[in-house]
Formats: sequence, C-alpha cells, structure tokens
Amino acid sequence: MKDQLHISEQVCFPVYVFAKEIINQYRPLLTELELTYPQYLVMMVLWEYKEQTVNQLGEKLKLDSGTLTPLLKRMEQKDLVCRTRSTIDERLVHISLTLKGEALKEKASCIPAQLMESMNVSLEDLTNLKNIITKILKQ
Amino acid sequence: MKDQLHISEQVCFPVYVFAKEIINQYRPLLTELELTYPQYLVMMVLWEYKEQTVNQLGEKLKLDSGTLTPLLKRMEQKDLVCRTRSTIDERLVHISLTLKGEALKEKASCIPAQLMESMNVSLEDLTNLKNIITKILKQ
DNA sequence: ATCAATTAAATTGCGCACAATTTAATTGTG
DNA sequence: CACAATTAAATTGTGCGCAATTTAATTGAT
Repeated sequence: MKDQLHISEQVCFPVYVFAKEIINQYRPLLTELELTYPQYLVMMVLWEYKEQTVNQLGEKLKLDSGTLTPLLKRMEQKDLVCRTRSTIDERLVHISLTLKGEALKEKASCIPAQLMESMNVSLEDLTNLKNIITKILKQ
Repeated sequence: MKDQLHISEQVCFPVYVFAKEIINQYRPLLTELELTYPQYLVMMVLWEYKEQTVNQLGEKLKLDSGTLTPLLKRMEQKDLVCRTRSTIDERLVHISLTLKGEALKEKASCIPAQLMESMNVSLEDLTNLKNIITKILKQ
C-alpha cells in the first residue's frame, strides 16, 4: 500500500500554504490602512451590518471571544470601532464603526481588485475553488 | 457597480476558514500524538527525508527560522527530533528524528484516512481542490 | 590574505487562534 | 421569589506566523 504520510500526497498542506499566501498577498495592501487581515474581515462585516455583538462577529468570522476581544480592543485603540456594553443586556458588547472606520471603506474599495491582480488567477479557477470549499464547509 | 467589500463575495475568506477548519479537524487526532499541525508537517518531512537543515524544512513547509527555531526546540523537548549544529558549516543546524520520532510514524499512519473520513469530502472534490490550489501556488 | 557581501539560524516583538477557565448577567423552572 | 442552568465576554496560557534585526560563519572578489 502506498505511503500517504508524504507532504506531496497531502491536500491539506496546499490549503494551509494557500491560506497563508493569501494573507501575505493582502499584507502590503492592508498595512497601508493599518489593518491586519482578521481586522479587515471585522471591518467588512461592520461595513455591511453597521453594528454587531462580539458573538455575531464570531459566528460570521468563525472566531471566538478569546480571539476577538483583544483584536477589537486593538481596533478601538486605532479609533476604528466603538465597543459599547449593552444597557438592556449587560452581557452583550456592541461593536460599531467610528467615523474613521466608516471612512476607511472608501480607501479599501480598491483592495479586492488589487488582490485579484496580485494573485493572478483566472476567474474560472477562483469560482471553482470557492464552490468546492463552500460546499465542503456547508456540511 | 457592485459592492465587493462583502464577506459573502470573498473567495479568500472561505479559504481562510477552510484552512482553520482543517487544522481543527486534525487537532484531536494529533493531540493523541502530542503534536500540533505544524509539528506534524515537520514530522512528515523528516519521515520522508530523514535529515533536513532548518532552511530545507523552511523551504518545504514555507516557514522561516523565526517560526521553525522555537517550534523545533519544543519538538526537541518532547524528544521527537535532534538539533545538531553542523561541524562542516557551523551556520547549519541539522534536524533529524529520534527513535521516538521515528516510531511515531507507525502511530500516525492512520491519520490521513481518519481525516478524510472526518472531513466527509468526495475524492473528486478533493482532487479538484488540490489541482486548482497547486496550480495557483505554482505561478 | 583581507574584508565586504552573503548566508543560516536565532532573537525580538506583535498579532492572531484556540482551549480552558472565569466573571457576570440573564433565563428558566419549580 | 429562589436558584440552578445557560449565555456572553473576558481572561489565561500556549503555540504558531512573520517582519525586522542580530549574531556568527562562510564565500567571494580584489
């Protein structure tokens, strides 16, 4: 029987490398906006939904409070988001955009196109990739 | 023009989530062997190549010495690998398996199959996925 | 042979990512 | 109402991942 314990036989390893490579491609673009990739993900959710609790962000981004709490505090330090504990239910912390955070959307608008260019991938491969992965993740 | 700054429109986000999900699927299997996923990758390279310098490992795994040096020290602590500075070229550190590290290959042999099962993906999707990603990474 | 340039690994510092636990508030049940 | 169970966020601790720098050894060009 064939030995499966080789890097070259693995499917997971290319996925792992590819995910890191994507973040590395984003890095120079996001550094200009003083954002990391996970912070950029938070911004995208907030640009779309205006306000989210820590849990809601966590569900959308698949991150827990152990990751999000310190990350959001750093974003608060940079005056990108507000963290406000709910008065109705004091367990909840609402995350919303500051004016600076709202304004950053404009600057970020060119990032998707820039990234597409830097990755140099056909639209076809990209859609196939997305379809397969979302199919796997849905189960 | 359509707003591209939405999580749902992104291709990179599913890749990022998928890569994390893979590592989370590996976690319970690898925890039994007292390995993390990156440590498992190092083991796979060493099971195949017997001995590697830090740089050679880094090239194969796309990791730098800043990541590998402390990781390899932890693996040395667990008596999985030996770190030996070369006498011929003292800049090089050779990483090789201990007997315990060599023996772990046996225990790890079932992991690829177990992971395939826990991921519940068709072989077709998996090969397509791998082909697209390796194609993109090759450029 | 000398010394600048290169190379390899280690170090420093920061930001995730996640398991496990803690703290505090709310809900649900008798 | 009381109080156990649940929920939300924060905290603690460990291990990557990478940029930037440092340390030390080797190479190469004159």
